[in-house]
Amino acid sequence: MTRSIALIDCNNFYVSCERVFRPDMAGWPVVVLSNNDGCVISRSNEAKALGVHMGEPWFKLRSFAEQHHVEVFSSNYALYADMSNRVMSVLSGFSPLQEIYSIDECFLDLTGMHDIGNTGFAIRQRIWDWLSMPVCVGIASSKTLAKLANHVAKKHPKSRGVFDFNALNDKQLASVLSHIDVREVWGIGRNLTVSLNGMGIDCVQQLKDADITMMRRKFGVVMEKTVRELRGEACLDLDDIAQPRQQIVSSRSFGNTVTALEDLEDAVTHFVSTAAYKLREQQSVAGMLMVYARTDRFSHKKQYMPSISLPLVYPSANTMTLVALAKAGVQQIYQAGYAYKKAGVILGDISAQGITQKDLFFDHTATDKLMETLDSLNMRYGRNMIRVSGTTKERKWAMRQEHKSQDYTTSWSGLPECR
DNA sequence: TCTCCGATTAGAC
DNA sequence: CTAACGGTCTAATCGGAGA
Repeated sequence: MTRSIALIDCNNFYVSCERVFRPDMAGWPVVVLSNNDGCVISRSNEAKALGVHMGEPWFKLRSFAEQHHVEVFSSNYALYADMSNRVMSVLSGFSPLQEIYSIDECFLDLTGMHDIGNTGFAIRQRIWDWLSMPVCVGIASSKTLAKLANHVAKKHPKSRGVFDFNALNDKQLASVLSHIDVREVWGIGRNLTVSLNGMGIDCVQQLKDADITMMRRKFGVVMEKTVRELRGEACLDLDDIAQPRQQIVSSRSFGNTVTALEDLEDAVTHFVSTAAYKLREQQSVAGMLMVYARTDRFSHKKQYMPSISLPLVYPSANTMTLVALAKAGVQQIYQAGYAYKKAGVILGDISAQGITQKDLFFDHTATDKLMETLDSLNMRYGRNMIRVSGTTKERKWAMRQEHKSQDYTTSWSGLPECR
């Protein structure tokens, strides 16, 4: 039986999240900015039509945006994560096999269900009715094709938001794939597009028809799988069990550069706290901590981007242990006289909590209990209610966020009536 | 010469 | 007035160090 894999993708997700609570902005150009109000990371269709590009720096766009009455929001990740959970939860009602691929999209295995075309429309309708979130649905026999089907659903109004490749005959499918640029294929990025174009491969159908042995030799396993998937041969399984992350990163560009060691220490303390919390959430411990800092990469001044890797004798998820280590690291890499624009920490060598080798003298009970208590207090009374103390009173490094919306769904004070 | 491992590259969103 | 350009994650590959 041909597999029917659906890829459900929210339309302009961050913008749509903001609009759920600002229905007055329907039909208006709206953009959401990255952290630090740096650049555009989500655009409404109206903003796209005005020629606002993905990744465009806000400072370059600002006056144009004001002139054309583009509404702008800073990123509100608490809101987007919460909306994502709701969307995923509703979608899980349509199939027992769901892979949450990213914050705004998931795969559902619909194989064997009857009237799959109508299921696509039902999914779209329910997410709209229950959550006011617009989504598009692509259906096909492999994940890579499902992604392309979704692309078609997004681009062509005639599809009314749902497109099923399995409902086409060979000739129709070939015609559709001949009209899609090869760069739209999942896994074909900027560089591969240039290489493929150089070989005369411009549309998806040409990639599908390419010689597998040659493609494998030239580009490797991933490309081979991509070509096979385009032919309808499912090489990528639906991963319905979320794997623990192998690496956890917490980093930020600063709203303003900092020069003092204590400001860097303060920032790093904050980053370690965030990363260690995520580590405990997935019940892991880290065996390696890397700390880095860097000057402004867009400035013409002399660049400095030190980093240091610090192994942990006993892998840990204890915020205080990790903060102490990270601070020692910052002190080692810090050089006076530079204006630091960004810093971050990376937790690596991650393993499952409770399986690592410890020796006779290692006593973990006291501190781990403390972390549990800290996490449950913060869960109950709000993130950062209890935290490891920083080194400075004032966060000189805090990011810019001049257009942030309320925490509509995650905080009582964010409800419009309570303002 | 081989293997391991950290660094780099490429891609996704 | 000026300066202002994101964050997390994975897999594959490269290249140097040490066995």
